Amino acid sequence: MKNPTGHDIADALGLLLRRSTRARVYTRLTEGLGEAVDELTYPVLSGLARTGPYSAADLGREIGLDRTTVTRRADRLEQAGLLRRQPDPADGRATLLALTDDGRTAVEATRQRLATGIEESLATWPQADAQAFARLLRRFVDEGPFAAGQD
Amino acid sequence: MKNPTGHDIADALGLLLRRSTRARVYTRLTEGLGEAVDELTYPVLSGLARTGPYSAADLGREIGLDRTTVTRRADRLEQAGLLRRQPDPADGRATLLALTDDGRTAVEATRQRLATGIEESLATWPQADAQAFARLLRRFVDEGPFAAGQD
DNA sequence: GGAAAAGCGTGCGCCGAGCACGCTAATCTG
DNA sequence: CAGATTAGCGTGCTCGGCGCACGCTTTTCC
Repeated sequence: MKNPTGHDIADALGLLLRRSTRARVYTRLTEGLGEAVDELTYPVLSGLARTGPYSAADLGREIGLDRTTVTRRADRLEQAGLLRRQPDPADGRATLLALTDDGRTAVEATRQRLATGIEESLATWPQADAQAFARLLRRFVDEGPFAAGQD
Repeated sequence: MKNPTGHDIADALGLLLRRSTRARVYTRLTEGLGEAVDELTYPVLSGLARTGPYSAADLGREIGLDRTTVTRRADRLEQAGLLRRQPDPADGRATLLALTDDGRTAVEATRQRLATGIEESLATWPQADAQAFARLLRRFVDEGPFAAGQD
């Protein structure tokens, strides 16, 4: 074959994009954070960590979900104490969703777990390979065919 | 920070794992293949392409879905002519799901689209970088924290 | 040869998602 | 500045996918 590189990468990416892969990773990363945090609610937490206090409608646009879906996921997170609703001081109609300290901790723990898992699997790699991989993956994701994301 | 590599990779992978990324990729790759092929039914097609003719129960185990879910997705694909049911000659109870020629074509087209998209985005890369990326990504996926997949 | 097990499709209940509604508050307009 | 329009919110409702449980047929086991 003339250029097998594309197919090689496609195979690997195909695996990463699988539903079961996603489910497995989410399950592992959110384990023990309370049953309110799962594959469905985590994107709301994570989104808020990126944006800061945000309205349900804006957050929905940000992460590619319907406004009402965000509202209901936020309900669960609020009840679990990971998220707080507060009136927008600048707009009497709006309600801002904001992470609590527990919420921030949960997001941070999840991210740390992922990073740790990656580092562990890279531990046996030559350092040059690991650094090259990080650099190339970053570039690929930024400019590649999947760029510009939500959720 | 001592070892930022893990976090760098984590950020990039986080993006790839997002629901919206997955949805966008699937939509683009299965566009025009008929409305029977979507994010839900494609894994069945793709799984069958890997396994060859297979029972619903076995395929379900393979791709991490309930047997009945496979059956119903197969119904749609069968109606669209991408899949065929045939009695298992070795077992009178079993029904084998098998791709038709159209089904094989659809899977092949999808894979080709993904590979092409990747190659296009790599076109501007130094060839050595592209090859290194393919090699490192493959290794990472095989031995990394996400290894062993279904779906 | 009879009982247990394995395969299949389908009815049923559950849950998540989006639409539509009613309400309140802000913004626009004449 | 008052009325109308727009924007934001939560919730009732419907639709669709999923898994469990059932009934049936065929195979396997003792």
